Amino acid sequence: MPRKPVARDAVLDAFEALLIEVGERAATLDAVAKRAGVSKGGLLYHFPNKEALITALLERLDLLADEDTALMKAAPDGSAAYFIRSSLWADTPMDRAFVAATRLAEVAHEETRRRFAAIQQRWLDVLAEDVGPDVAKAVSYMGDGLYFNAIFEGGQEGGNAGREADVDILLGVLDRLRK
Amino acid sequence: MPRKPVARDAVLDAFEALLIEVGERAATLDAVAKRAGVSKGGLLYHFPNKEALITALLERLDLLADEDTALMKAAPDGSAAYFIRSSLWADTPMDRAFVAATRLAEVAHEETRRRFAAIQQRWLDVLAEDVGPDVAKAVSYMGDGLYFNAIFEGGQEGGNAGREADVDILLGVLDRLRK
DNA sequence: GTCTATACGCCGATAGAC
DNA sequence: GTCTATCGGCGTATAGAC
Repeated sequence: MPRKPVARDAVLDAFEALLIEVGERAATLDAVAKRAGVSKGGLLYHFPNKEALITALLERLDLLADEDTALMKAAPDGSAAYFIRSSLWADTPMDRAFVAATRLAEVAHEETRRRFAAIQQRWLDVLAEDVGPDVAKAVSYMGDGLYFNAIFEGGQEGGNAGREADVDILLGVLDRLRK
Repeated sequence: MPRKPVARDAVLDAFEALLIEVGERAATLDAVAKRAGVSKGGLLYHFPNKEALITALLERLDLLADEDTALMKAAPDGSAAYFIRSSLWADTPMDRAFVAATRLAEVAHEETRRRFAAIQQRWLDVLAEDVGPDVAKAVSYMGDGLYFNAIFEGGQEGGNAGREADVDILLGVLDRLRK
Protein backbone atom coordinates (compact mmCIF):
# COMPACT_ATOMS: atom_id res chain seq x y z
CA MET A 1 0.00 0.00 0.00
CA PRO A 2 1.64 3.22 -1.16
CA ARG A 3 2.10 5.74 1.61
CA LYS A 4 0.84 9.17 0.69
CA PRO A 5 2.32 12.15 2.51
CA VAL A 6 -0.12 14.53 4.14
CA ALA A 7 1.18 17.41 2.07
CA ARG A 8 0.12 15.60 -1.07
CA ASP A 9 -3.44 15.28 0.13
CA ALA A 10 -3.45 18.88 1.28
CA VAL A 11 -2.48 19.98 -2.22
CA LEU A 12 -5.16 17.83 -3.80
CA ASP A 13 -7.76 19.20 -1.36
CA ALA A 14 -6.72 22.74 -2.24
CA PHE A 15 -7.00 22.04 -5.96
CA GLU A 16 -10.46 20.59 -5.44
CA ALA A 17 -11.61 23.52 -3.33
CA LEU A 18 -10.42 26.11 -5.83
CA LEU A 19 -12.09 24.31 -8.73
CA ILE A 20 -15.37 24.35 -6.81
CA GLU A 21 -15.18 27.89 -5.50
CA VAL A 22 -13.49 29.94 -8.19
CA GLY A 23 -13.55 27.70 -11.26
CA GLU A 24 -10.98 26.05 -13.46
CA ARG A 25 -9.35 29.17 -14.75
CA ALA A 26 -8.45 30.47 -11.32
CA ALA A 27 -7.26 27.12 -10.03
CA THR A 28 -3.67 27.84 -11.04
CA LEU A 29 -0.60 26.16 -9.61
CA ASP A 30 0.24 29.36 -7.75
CA ALA A 31 -3.21 29.54 -6.21
CA VAL A 32 -3.25 25.85 -5.29
CA ALA A 33 0.18 26.05 -3.68
CA LYS A 34 -0.75 29.14 -1.71
CA ARG A 35 -3.98 27.59 -0.44
CA ALA A 36 -2.23 24.36 0.50
CA GLY A 37 0.43 26.32 2.36
CA VAL A 38 3.34 25.17 0.23
CA SER A 39 5.48 26.79 -2.43
CA LYS A 40 4.96 26.13 -6.09
CA GLY A 41 8.18 24.16 -6.14
CA GLY A 42 6.94 22.07 -3.23
CA LEU A 43 3.71 21.35 -5.06
CA LEU A 44 5.57 20.27 -8.16
CA TYR A 45 7.56 17.79 -6.13
CA HIS A 46 4.37 15.85 -5.40
CA PHE A 47 2.73 16.42 -8.78
CA PRO A 48 5.25 16.84 -11.59
CA ASN A 49 2.77 18.79 -13.70
CA LYS A 50 -0.82 19.96 -13.73
CA GLU A 51 -2.07 16.92 -15.58
CA ALA A 52 -0.84 14.76 -12.69
CA LEU A 53 -2.98 16.85 -10.36
CA ILE A 54 -6.01 16.22 -12.54
CA THR A 55 -5.28 12.50 -12.76
CA ALA A 56 -5.11 12.26 -8.98
CA LEU A 57 -8.44 14.07 -8.67
CA LEU A 58 -10.08 11.66 -11.12
CA GLU A 59 -8.71 8.68 -9.21
CA ARG A 60 -10.19 10.08 -6.04
CA LEU A 61 -13.51 10.53 -7.85
CA ASP A 62 -13.55 6.94 -9.10
CA LEU A 63 -12.86 5.63 -5.63
CA LEU A 64 -15.62 7.69 -4.05
CA ALA A 65 -18.05 6.82 -6.84
CA ASP A 66 -17.48 3.13 -6.15
CA GLU A 67 -18.21 3.57 -2.46
CA ASP A 68 -21.27 5.64 -3.29
CA THR A 69 -22.64 3.06 -5.71
CA ALA A 70 -22.35 0.40 -3.03
CA LEU A 71 -24.29 2.56 -0.56
CA MET A 72 -26.86 3.26 -3.23
CA LYS A 73 -27.47 -0.42 -3.88
CA ALA A 74 -27.92 -1.09 -0.19
CA ALA A 75 -30.24 1.86 0.52
CA PRO A 76 -33.26 0.71 2.55
CA ASP A 77 -35.81 2.83 0.67
CA GLY A 78 -34.42 2.00 -2.74
CA SER A 79 -31.57 3.26 -4.83
CA ALA A 80 -33.71 5.82 -6.67
CA ALA A 81 -34.62 7.66 -3.47
CA TYR A 82 -31.00 7.46 -2.31
CA PHE A 83 -29.84 8.83 -5.64
CA ILE A 84 -32.15 11.83 -5.55
CA ARG A 85 -31.25 12.62 -1.96
CA SER A 86 -27.55 12.35 -2.63
CA SER A 87 -27.75 14.57 -5.70
CA LEU A 88 -28.28 17.54 -3.44
CA TRP A 89 -25.12 19.41 -2.57
CA ALA A 90 -24.14 18.21 0.89
CA ASP A 91 -20.44 19.00 0.81
CA THR A 92 -19.54 15.33 1.08
CA PRO A 93 -16.19 14.11 -0.27
CA MET A 94 -18.12 12.62 -3.20
CA ASP A 95 -19.94 15.90 -3.91
CA ARG A 96 -16.71 17.82 -3.84
CA ALA A 97 -14.82 15.48 -6.14
CA PHE A 98 -17.75 15.32 -8.54
CA VAL A 99 -18.32 19.05 -8.87
CA ALA A 100 -14.60 19.78 -9.04
CA ALA A 101 -14.24 17.30 -11.88
CA THR A 102 -17.21 18.90 -13.60
CA ARG A 103 -15.23 22.11 -13.93
CA LEU A 104 -12.57 20.25 -15.84
CA ALA A 105 -15.06 18.53 -18.13
CA GLU A 106 -16.43 21.94 -19.05
CA VAL A 107 -13.04 22.95 -20.26
CA ALA A 108 -13.18 20.08 -22.73
CA HIS A 109 -10.90 17.75 -20.80
CA GLU A 110 -11.59 14.50 -22.60
CA GLU A 111 -10.42 12.00 -20.00
CA THR A 112 -12.63 13.66 -17.39
CA ARG A 113 -15.63 13.39 -19.72
CA ARG A 114 -14.99 9.70 -20.24
CA ARG A 115 -14.93 9.07 -16.49
CA PHE A 116 -18.23 10.89 -16.03
CA ALA A 117 -19.92 8.83 -18.71
CA ALA A 118 -18.74 5.61 -17.06
CA ILE A 119 -19.91 6.64 -13.58
CA GLN A 120 -23.28 7.75 -14.91
CA GLN A 121 -23.82 4.44 -16.68
CA ARG A 122 -23.16 2.49 -13.50
CA TRP A 123 -25.66 4.63 -11.62
CA LEU A 124 -28.24 4.15 -14.34
CA ASP A 125 -27.88 0.37 -14.14
CA VAL A 126 -28.44 0.37 -10.40
CA LEU A 127 -31.44 2.67 -10.74
CA ALA A 128 -33.01 0.47 -13.40
CA GLU A 129 -32.95 -2.48 -10.99
CA ASP A 130 -34.97 -0.43 -8.54
CA VAL A 131 -37.56 1.38 -10.69
CA GLY A 132 -37.22 0.00 -14.21
CA PRO A 133 -35.40 1.51 -17.15
CA ASP A 134 -37.79 4.37 -17.97
CA VAL A 135 -38.21 5.88 -14.53
CA ALA A 136 -34.49 5.26 -14.03
CA LYS A 137 -33.80 7.64 -16.91
CA ALA A 138 -36.09 10.25 -15.42
CA VAL A 139 -34.45 9.93 -12.01
CA SER A 140 -30.98 10.05 -13.55
CA TYR A 141 -31.77 13.29 -15.38
CA MET A 142 -33.31 14.82 -12.28
CA GLY A 143 -30.15 14.03 -10.37
CA ASP A 144 -28.02 15.58 -13.09
CA GLY A 145 -30.28 18.62 -12.95
CA LEU A 146 -29.68 18.96 -9.23
CA TYR A 147 -25.94 18.80 -9.79
CA PHE A 148 -26.19 21.24 -12.68
CA ASN A 149 -27.70 23.72 -10.28
CA ALA A 150 -25.27 22.99 -7.45
CA ILE A 151 -22.46 23.77 -9.83
CA PHE A 152 -23.62 27.33 -10.19
CA GLU A 153 -23.34 28.14 -6.54
CA GLY A 154 -19.66 27.49 -6.05
CA GLY A 155 -20.23 25.14 -3.15
CA GLN A 156 -21.82 27.72 -0.93
CA GLU A 157 -23.91 26.69 2.05
CA GLY A 158 -26.80 29.08 1.52
CA GLY A 159 -27.50 27.96 -2.00
CA ASN A 160 -29.15 24.81 -0.76
CA ALA A 161 -31.71 26.50 1.44
CA GLY A 162 -34.39 26.34 -1.23
CA ARG A 163 -33.35 23.08 -2.76
CA GLU A 164 -33.81 20.84 0.24
CA ALA A 165 -37.52 21.38 -0.23
CA ASP A 166 -37.06 20.50 -3.90
CA VAL A 167 -35.65 17.11 -2.98
CA ASP A 168 -38.76 16.33 -0.96
CA ILE A 169 -40.89 17.35 -3.92
CA LEU A 170 -38.89 15.10 -6.24
CA LEU A 171 -39.19 12.20 -3.81
CA GLY A 172 -42.94 12.75 -3.83
CA VAL A 173 -43.02 12.67 -7.61
CA LEU A 174 -40.92 9.52 -7.56
CA ASP A 175 -43.46 7.89 -5.24
CA ARG A 176 -46.24 8.60 -7.74
CA LEU A 177 -44.16 6.92 -10.43
CA ARG A 178 -43.49 3.79 -8.39
CA LYS A 179 -47.16 2.88 -8.38
CA MET B 1 -32.70 50.81 -33.87
CA PRO B 2 -28.94 50.36 -33.62
CA ARG B 3 -27.35 48.93 -36.74
CA LYS B 4 -24.98 46.10 -36.06
CA PRO B 5 -22.26 45.39 -38.61
CA VAL B 6 -22.03 41.83 -39.92
CA ALA B 7 -18.47 41.53 -38.68
CA ARG B 8 -19.70 42.10 -35.16
CA ASP B 9 -22.14 39.23 -35.37
CA ALA B 10 -19.50 37.02 -36.98
CA VAL B 11 -17.21 37.65 -34.02
CA LEU B 12 -19.96 36.87 -31.55
CA ASP B 13 -20.83 33.68 -33.43
CA ALA B 14 -17.19 32.62 -33.34
CA PHE B 15 -16.95 33.27 -29.61
CA GLU B 16 -20.09 31.22 -29.04
CA ALA B 17 -18.85 28.34 -31.20
CA LEU B 18 -15.49 28.17 -29.46
CA LEU B 19 -17.08 28.20 -26.01
CA ILE B 20 -19.27 25.26 -27.03
CA GLU B 21 -16.63 23.24 -28.83
CA VAL B 22 -13.41 23.79 -26.96
CA GLY B 23 -14.43 25.41 -23.68
CA GLU B 24 -13.87 28.71 -21.98
CA ARG B 25 -10.15 28.40 -21.60
CA ALA B 26 -9.51 27.98 -25.29
CA ALA B 27 -11.93 30.70 -26.34
CA THR B 28 -9.19 33.32 -26.37
CA LEU B 29 -9.30 36.57 -28.29
CA ASP B 30 -6.74 35.18 -30.71
CA ALA B 31 -8.83 32.09 -31.38
CA VAL B 32 -12.07 34.07 -31.72
CA ALA B 33 -10.50 36.53 -34.15
CA LYS B 34 -9.01 33.76 -36.24
CA ARG B 35 -12.30 31.86 -36.43
CA ALA B 36 -14.23 35.00 -37.31
CA GLY B 37 -11.73 35.83 -40.02
CA VAL B 38 -10.60 39.13 -38.56
CA SER B 39 -7.47 40.29 -36.79
CA LYS B 40 -7.31 40.70 -33.05
CA GLY B 41 -7.23 44.45 -33.53
CA GLY B 42 -10.33 44.27 -35.68
CA LEU B 43 -12.10 42.24 -33.03
CA LEU B 44 -11.21 44.76 -30.36
CA TYR B 45 -12.70 47.54 -32.43
CA HIS B 46 -16.15 45.95 -32.09
CA PHE B 47 -15.69 44.72 -28.54
CA PRO B 48 -13.29 46.91 -26.52
CA ASN B 49 -12.46 44.04 -24.16
CA LYS B 50 -13.40 40.47 -23.41
CA GLU B 51 -16.05 41.43 -20.90
CA ALA B 52 -17.89 43.27 -23.68
CA LEU B 53 -17.92 40.06 -25.67
CA ILE B 54 -19.46 38.23 -22.73
CA THR B 55 -22.05 40.96 -22.19
CA ALA B 56 -23.13 40.74 -25.82
CA LEU B 57 -23.49 36.98 -25.54
CA LEU B 58 -25.67 37.33 -22.46
CA GLU B 59 -27.86 39.87 -24.20
CA ARG B 60 -28.32 37.48 -27.08
CA LEU B 61 -29.23 34.75 -24.58
CA ASP B 62 -31.84 36.92 -22.87
CA LEU B 63 -33.45 37.77 -26.18
CA LEU B 64 -33.62 34.15 -27.31
CA ALA B 65 -34.89 33.03 -23.92
CA ASP B 66 -37.76 35.50 -24.21
CA GLU B 67 -38.72 34.17 -27.62
CA ASP B 68 -38.44 30.62 -26.37
CA THR B 69 -40.64 31.26 -23.35
CA ALA B 70 -43.33 32.66 -25.63
CA LEU B 71 -43.21 29.54 -27.81
CA MET B 72 -43.32 27.38 -24.72
CA LYS B 73 -46.46 29.06 -23.43
CA ALA B 74 -48.18 28.57 -26.78
CA ALA B 75 -47.17 24.94 -27.28
CA PRO B 76 -50.20 22.84 -28.32
CA ASP B 77 -49.33 19.81 -26.18
CA GLY B 78 -48.41 21.85 -23.14
CA SER B 79 -45.36 23.76 -22.00
CA ALA B 80 -43.95 20.81 -20.07
CA ALA B 81 -43.72 18.60 -23.16
CA TYR B 82 -42.29 21.51 -25.13
CA PHE B 83 -39.73 22.13 -22.43
CA ILE B 84 -38.52 18.54 -22.32
CA ARG B 85 -38.31 18.34 -26.09
CA SER B 86 -36.42 21.62 -26.34
CA SER B 87 -33.93 20.60 -23.65
CA LEU B 88 -32.38 18.18 -26.09
CA TRP B 89 -29.42 19.58 -27.99
CA ALA B 90 -30.80 20.62 -31.37
CA ASP B 91 -28.19 23.19 -32.32
CA THR B 92 -30.78 25.97 -32.30
CA PRO B 93 -29.66 29.55 -31.64
CA MET B 94 -31.14 29.19 -28.16
CA ASP B 95 -29.24 25.96 -27.48
CA ARG B 96 -26.01 27.49 -28.63
CA ALA B 97 -26.33 30.65 -26.57
CA PHE B 98 -27.38 28.68 -23.52
CA VAL B 99 -24.57 26.15 -23.57
CA ALA B 100 -21.99 28.78 -24.44
CA ALA B 101 -23.09 30.85 -21.47
CA THR B 102 -22.91 27.75 -19.30
CA ARG B 103 -19.18 27.58 -19.92
CA LEU B 104 -18.80 31.06 -18.52
CA ALA B 105 -20.92 30.31 -15.46
CA GLU B 106 -18.63 27.41 -14.69
CA VAL B 107 -15.73 29.76 -14.51
CA ALA B 108 -17.51 31.59 -11.71
CA HIS B 109 -18.71 34.50 -13.80
CA GLU B 110 -21.27 36.03 -11.46
CA GLU B 111 -23.34 38.03 -13.92
CA THR B 112 -23.81 34.94 -16.08
CA ARG B 113 -25.02 32.98 -13.08
CA ARG B 114 -27.57 35.66 -12.24
CA ARG B 115 -28.99 35.56 -15.76
CA PHE B 116 -29.36 31.81 -15.62
CA ALA B 117 -31.25 31.94 -12.35
CA ALA B 118 -33.67 34.50 -13.81
CA ILE B 119 -34.33 32.51 -16.98
CA GLN B 120 -34.84 29.31 -15.00
CA GLN B 121 -37.37 30.98 -12.75
CA ARG B 122 -39.41 32.20 -15.69
CA TRP B 123 -39.46 28.70 -17.17
CA LEU B 124 -40.51 27.22 -13.86
CA ASP B 125 -43.44 29.65 -13.63
CA VAL B 126 -44.69 28.69 -17.08
CA LEU B 127 -44.29 24.98 -16.32
CA ALA B 128 -46.26 25.30 -13.07
CA GLU B 129 -49.22 26.70 -14.99
CA ASP B 130 -49.22 23.56 -17.10
CA VAL B 131 -48.57 20.73 -14.66
CA GLY B 132 -48.64 22.24 -11.19
CA PRO B 133 -45.70 23.27 -8.99
CA ASP B 134 -44.42 19.82 -8.01
CA VAL B 135 -44.27 18.16 -11.41
CA ALA B 136 -42.95 21.48 -12.73
CA LYS B 137 -39.94 21.08 -10.47
CA ALA B 138 -39.38 17.54 -11.67
CA VAL B 139 -39.64 18.61 -15.30
CA SER B 140 -37.34 21.56 -14.72
CA TYR B 141 -34.65 19.35 -13.20
CA MET B 142 -34.99 16.81 -15.99
CA GLY B 143 -34.46 19.59 -18.51
CA ASP B 144 -31.39 20.79 -16.63
CA GLY B 145 -30.14 17.24 -16.62
CA LEU B 146 -30.48 17.03 -20.39
CA TYR B 147 -28.49 20.23 -20.76
CA PHE B 148 -25.93 19.04 -18.25
CA ASN B 149 -25.30 16.09 -20.52
CA ALA B 150 -25.34 18.11 -23.72
CA ILE B 151 -22.62 20.24 -22.22
CA PHE B 152 -20.24 17.32 -22.09
CA GLU B 153 -20.37 16.63 -25.78
CA GLY B 154 -19.13 19.93 -27.10
CA GLY B 155 -22.07 20.42 -29.40
CA GLN B 156 -21.37 17.37 -31.50
CA GLU B 157 -24.07 15.87 -33.68
CA GLY B 158 -23.51 12.24 -32.79
CA GLY B 159 -23.85 12.77 -29.07
CA ASN B 160 -27.59 13.02 -29.41
CA ALA B 161 -28.11 9.68 -31.10
CA GLY B 162 -28.96 7.95 -27.86
CA ARG B 163 -30.69 10.84 -26.21
CA GLU B 164 -33.50 11.32 -28.68
CA ALA B 165 -34.88 8.07 -27.37
CA ASP B 166 -34.43 9.43 -23.86
CA VAL B 167 -36.68 12.37 -24.63
CA ASP B 168 -39.46 10.01 -25.69
CA ILE B 169 -38.99 8.11 -22.46
CA LEU B 170 -39.20 11.30 -20.43
CA LEU B 171 -42.33 12.37 -22.29
CA GLY B 172 -43.84 9.00 -21.41
CA VAL B 173 -42.99 9.49 -17.75
CA LEU B 174 -44.49 12.97 -17.92
CA ASP B 175 -47.71 11.51 -19.28
CA ARG B 176 -47.97 9.19 -16.29
CA LEU B 177 -47.57 12.20 -14.01
CA ARG B 178 -50.28 14.23 -15.72
CA LYS B 179 -52.94 11.77 -14.65
C1' DG C 1 -13.12 49.72 -39.83
C1' DT C 2 -9.45 46.83 -39.95
C1' DC C 3 -4.67 45.99 -39.66
C1' DT C 4 0.42 45.25 -37.39
C1' DA C 5 3.43 45.85 -33.66
C1' DT C 6 4.26 45.85 -29.12
C1' DA C 7 3.79 46.19 -23.89
C1' DC C 8 3.03 43.62 -19.91
C1' DG C 9 1.49 40.28 -16.70
C1' DC C 10 0.47 35.64 -15.46
C1' DC C 11 0.87 30.68 -15.95
C1' DG C 12 3.27 26.29 -16.20
C1' DA C 13 7.54 24.34 -15.70
C1' DT C 14 12.82 23.78 -14.81
C1' DA C 15 17.19 24.30 -12.13
C1' DG C 16 19.36 24.07 -8.32
C1' DA C 17 20.16 25.59 -3.18
C1' DC C 18 19.15 24.00 1.44
C1' DG D 1 10.95 17.31 0.88
C1' DT D 2 10.53 22.06 0.39
C1' DC D 3 12.30 26.29 -1.02
C1' DT D 4 13.73 30.55 -4.39
C1' DA D 5 14.87 32.15 -8.84
C1' DT D 6 14.05 32.29 -13.39
C1' DC D 7 12.64 31.16 -18.27
C1' DG D 8 9.54 30.71 -22.31
C1' DG D 9 5.01 31.14 -23.90
C1' DC D 10 0.54 32.83 -24.18
C1' DG D 11 -3.37 35.95 -23.23
C1' DT D 12 -5.25 40.61 -22.81
C1' DA D 13 -4.94 45.05 -24.10
C1' DT D 14 -2.93 49.54 -26.19
C1' DA D 15 -0.85 52.51 -29.90
C1' DG D 16 -0.90 53.89 -34.06
C1' DA D 17 -0.51 53.03 -39.38
C1' DC D 18 -3.49 52.46 -43.35
